Amino acid sequence: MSLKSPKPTDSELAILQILWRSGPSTVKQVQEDLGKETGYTTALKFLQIMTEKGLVMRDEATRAHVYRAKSTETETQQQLISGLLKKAFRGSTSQLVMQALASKRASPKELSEIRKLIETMTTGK
Amino acid sequence: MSLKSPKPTDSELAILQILWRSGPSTVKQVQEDLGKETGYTTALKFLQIMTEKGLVMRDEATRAHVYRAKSTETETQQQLISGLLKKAFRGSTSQLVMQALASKRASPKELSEIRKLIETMTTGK
DNA sequence: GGCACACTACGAATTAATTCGTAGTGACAC
DNA sequence: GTGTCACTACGAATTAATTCGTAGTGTGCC
Repeated sequence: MSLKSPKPTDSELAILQILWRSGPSTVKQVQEDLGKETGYTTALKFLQIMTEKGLVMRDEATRAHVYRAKSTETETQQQLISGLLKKAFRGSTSQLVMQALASKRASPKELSEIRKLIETMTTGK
Repeated sequence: MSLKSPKPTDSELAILQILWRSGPSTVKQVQEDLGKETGYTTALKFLQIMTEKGLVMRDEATRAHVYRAKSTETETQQQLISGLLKKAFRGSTSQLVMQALASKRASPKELSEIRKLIETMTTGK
C-alpha cells in the first residue's frame, strides 16, 4: 500500500493517466501524449516534481530516464473518491453514488454491473 | 442553473459547506464555525475572494454583510463528480460508483436506497 | 460632539502550481 | 578527438491560494 502520496493536481493526474495507459514512459513519450500545447521542459519539470513528491518513480538506467506511476490507477481513484466523499458529501457514500448516477447517465450495461455489485455486498457478507 | 462558477478549492468548499448547513451567514458566524484555527480576517478574505469568483453572493443591507452560497450543494456536488469522472475515471460512471462503494462501506440502509434508485433508472427510465 | 467597537477593505508575505529558457553532459558518428 | 544532438538539471517568472496585520468607517452610547 502506498502509505503517503500527496493528492495529485489536475495536471499531475493527466500525466498519471498517460503512465497508467501506456506504461513506463520517457519524458518525450509523455510530452507527446500531452499534446503540442505542452513543451518538453514543462513535461520534464512535472515529472521531476512528481518524483520529488513520490507520485512517480524514475529509472535512470538508460540515457532517457523512464518514469512510471508509483500507485496504481485504482489506488489513486480510491484516494480521490475518499477525499471527495469527505470534503463534499459529508461522508455519505449513497449520496455520492446517486449524484454520480445522475451526473452522467450510466448505460444499461453499467447499471447491470453496479446492481450485481450491490447484490454481492448485500447478500454476500 | 449556474452557468459558470469556478471549481472551489478545498478551503472554499469547507466554507460552502457551512453556508449550506447554516444558511446565509455573516463573516463572524462563518469564522466561528471554521474553528479557532482560522482568524477572522482570513475568513473575511476568503468570502471576499469567493464573492469575486461568483461562488457566494453578498447582501450588504445590514452592517454585518450576509453571505450565501450561489449554487446549491447538489449543483456543486454534481460539478465535482462530473469533473472527477472526466479527470480520473475516463468517464466511466460505473467504475466511479464501484470505487465509491468500495471506498467506504455503505450501510445496508444506503445500499437499499441505491438499489431502489437503480431499479427506477432501469425500469422507469 | 466624540469615543469605542464591530466590521470591512486593502495589501503584504508565503507557499505551491505552472511554464519555459538556458546551460550542462555524455554517447556516438566520423 | 571533437562536434552534434538528445536529454537532464536548474532556476526565473507568473499566477493563484492562504494567512493575517493594519487601516478606514459608520453607528450608537454618554
